Amino acid sequence: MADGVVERSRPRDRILETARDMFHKHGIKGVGVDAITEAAGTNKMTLYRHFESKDDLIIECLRATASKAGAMWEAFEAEFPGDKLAQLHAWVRKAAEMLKADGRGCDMANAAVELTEPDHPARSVIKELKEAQRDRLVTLCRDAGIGQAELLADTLSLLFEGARVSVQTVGTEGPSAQFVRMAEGLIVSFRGTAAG
Amino acid sequence: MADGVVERSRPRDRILETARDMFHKHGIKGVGVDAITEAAGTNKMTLYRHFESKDDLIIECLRATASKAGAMWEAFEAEFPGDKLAQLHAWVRKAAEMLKADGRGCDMANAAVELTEPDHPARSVIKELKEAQRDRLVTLCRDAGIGQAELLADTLSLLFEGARVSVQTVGTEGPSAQFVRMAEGLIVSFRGTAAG
DNA sequence: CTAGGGTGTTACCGGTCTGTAACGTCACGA
DNA sequence: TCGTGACGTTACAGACCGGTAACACCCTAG
Repeated sequence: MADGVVERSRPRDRILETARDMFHKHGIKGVGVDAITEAAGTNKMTLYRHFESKDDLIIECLRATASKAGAMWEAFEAEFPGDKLAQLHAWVRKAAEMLKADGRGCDMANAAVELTEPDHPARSVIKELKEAQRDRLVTLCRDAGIGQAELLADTLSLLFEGARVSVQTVGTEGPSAQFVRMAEGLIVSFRGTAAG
Repeated sequence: MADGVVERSRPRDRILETARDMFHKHGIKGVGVDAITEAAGTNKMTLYRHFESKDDLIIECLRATASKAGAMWEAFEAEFPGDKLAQLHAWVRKAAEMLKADGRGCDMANAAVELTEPDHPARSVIKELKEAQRDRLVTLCRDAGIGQAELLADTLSLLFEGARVSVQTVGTEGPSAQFVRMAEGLIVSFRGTAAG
């Protein structure tokens, strides 16, 4: 698994990818820098030559995660060019897929749970990235011709966020199993009352 | 704050309440047993005379939290005896109140995020307690005469869970601000299609 | 008065954590 | 060939962690 990352690439990239994977699986406070560097096939000194601190590494990991999520949106546009409603349904399918594929939630949400200090440097980054994702979903709903685009986007956001937490507490057979039905029902309902 | 707990009561109770408060605010891995006992006005040895380990203390805290949540349901029944629909609306109001009052999420969900080891003793307790809460909401919806009671209960659960996460990432002014409108709209919608 | 249980105090163990210092090694480019 | 910079290795500092041992204390029940 991490071996794929360990193969020849630059140490900084290996550290970043390995840290992302390990933070995701074991939590931020559950992973030490020694474990990260060892899994990345390097050592602690090299890590601290590329990152100011563990907090800095955490922030870079979150930015990388957000960047990958951004690529997902571009894939939707590439698959259904101009068809915003189809892209919205693609988002629902992708979300459901993530729920089943991986028993851990959103890296940013998980980080917010773990990093409780109000002035932790990662908190502002998390807020910024989460707000950008929300804006993107709102825009998609609006461009799909849905009347109360903000309300639908926020509802879908909370549903997905809740589902990602739910799989961590009761597993994939719990309430999150109904996510697609809930989301599709909401979209139908909002389209019905649309004033596009 | 903790001083209220520190006043004369039995050490075990003070430790439990203080630990609950500190775990809630700072996370489980963000609080050491020394800090807990000091805030509780006692010492580490007394803690380990009453609890086998920190993990055991965590589990007892989660059970205490679930117990308090259970008392909330009884308060609904006391306030609106027999009127299940009114109790459902009371649940929505209470949920919204919790969202605004406290920027941290559900203790059980947060614990599930932090305790990533699949066989951690707290994980089965979290699952058990979360499933019990879900059953309660399903029963309430069904007794309120709603047709697809499970689906509404699961949707409301995910919405609330998501909102509690959202306040931790983007604050109370984000998507969670619309929680009441979402929940009330869902109840109306499900009552419309009811086949009670 | 006395015995005992609950509690407080101090010191400690072994481990882990983030972060740094000092030094060695190796490849590559001028 | 030389030197420069990236990387690896070892050792360590200083703090914190969960958990335990040994002992002193005090209140209360008998």
